[in-house]
Amino acid sequence: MKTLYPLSSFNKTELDDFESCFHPIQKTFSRGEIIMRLDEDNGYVGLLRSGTAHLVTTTFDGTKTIIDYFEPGNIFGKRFSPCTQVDPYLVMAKTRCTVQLVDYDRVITCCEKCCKKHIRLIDSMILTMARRAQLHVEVLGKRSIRGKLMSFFYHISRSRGSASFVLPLSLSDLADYISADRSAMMRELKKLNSEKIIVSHSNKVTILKDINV
Amino acid sequence: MKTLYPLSSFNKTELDDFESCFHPIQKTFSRGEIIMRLDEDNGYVGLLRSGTAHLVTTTFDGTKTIIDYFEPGNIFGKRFSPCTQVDPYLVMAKTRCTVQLVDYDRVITCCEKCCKKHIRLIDSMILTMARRAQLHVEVLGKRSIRGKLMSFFYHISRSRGSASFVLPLSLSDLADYISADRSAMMRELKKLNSEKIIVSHSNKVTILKDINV
DNA sequence: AAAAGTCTGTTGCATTTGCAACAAATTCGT
DNA sequence: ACGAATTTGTTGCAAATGCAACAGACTTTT
Repeated sequence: MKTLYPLSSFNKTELDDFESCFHPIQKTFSRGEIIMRLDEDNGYVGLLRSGTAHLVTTTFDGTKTIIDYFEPGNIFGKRFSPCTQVDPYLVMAKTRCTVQLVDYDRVITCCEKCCKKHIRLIDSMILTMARRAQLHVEVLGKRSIRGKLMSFFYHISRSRGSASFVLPLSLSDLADYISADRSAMMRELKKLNSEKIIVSHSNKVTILKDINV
Repeated sequence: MKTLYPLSSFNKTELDDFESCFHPIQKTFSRGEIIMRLDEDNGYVGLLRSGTAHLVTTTFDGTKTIIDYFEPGNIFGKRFSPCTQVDPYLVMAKTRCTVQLVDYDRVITCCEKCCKKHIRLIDSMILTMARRAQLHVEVLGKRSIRGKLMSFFYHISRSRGSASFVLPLSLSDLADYISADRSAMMRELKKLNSEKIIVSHSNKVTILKDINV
């Protein structure tokens, strides 16, 4: 396996700094609740402290699409999640979760002391945003479902530092995230298993072989 | 057509501020030259002033993939373009072009005066980065070539404020950017023309109809 | 503990897409 | 202004993918 790849999320120090530097307000949401509407009016940045949440958009016909998924330590909100004027983007609680909210303006404006911590935080937020965008583009950029799956698996494997891992999404949601038909994805998963490239049961995966994707 | 959608690039004021606030050095590159290698060592942020450039990555088998394209007013470089440790990401001159370069640290660190212009610049850079990532994810997220094409066309149309426009990429490069086989894309373009949804000749496109994608 | 809802897993079939290969038009470099 | 390189445009065919539809397992709610 490859070398450890930094997680696209805040570490312990940054989590502490986020609290002490920005003084966020904390809120709890239950499954299915809308944490944030990413539109022009939204001025908040959210930091997920517990649970999982998804960034979803709804198309004309009511189909939901998963743009991004958040785990504890991930940030989202104004500027740190893509947003247009045309389609509604929502951050939605996938499980019960705790979120810390802060005004974007407070984030981007240097504090009186121009403190180093503050600058490091902004940098880290920009970095994680670039990383998550890259992950999705890299995965979606593969022309086959096999390529998308393996690209995503390698990413997760690297970030976890292990060839075995539990997927951060259910298989249904994964199909949505990689923009593939679920049944076609299941078929491909079965093939990958039969060719001994991976071993998987539900959302537990072990990579056996590095293949070119 | 929809309302005007802000361009994912700097406006005149921001271009001026970029120069006066960051004091970039200016360089010229000819077609095919590597402007920047987006790796751990790169500490620069680039602002394209003239010409066009692509963000490309090369896969194991030597295939190039276009991750992003840059036009005058676009920024790229450390933190503002995705970058991993595993794959080489390159910013490459597509035509002869002029670039202004500045240290990322100088961008992210507040200047002595904590000037408003500076903060607005950082904000704008973060915003444009989010927008470009979104565009690509939205386009790649469509399951059919037709969907990808129309999604991209609507975006360009909105950003230009007109139903007629010249594509910012050659058709070959567009196929690459939307991650589709070029011949399959050409076939779909022909269909879109015959169904009178668009009129296109080479890379000049006019949208005739809004369809659900 | 039952019911409702969500998620995994599967199949047949039609359609879309990718691949390979080629010709013609256009653009680029010297 | 010439040749080289790139880009557009096309086709037949095989393979991959999406769609529709269903059954059973697992979770959550009441």
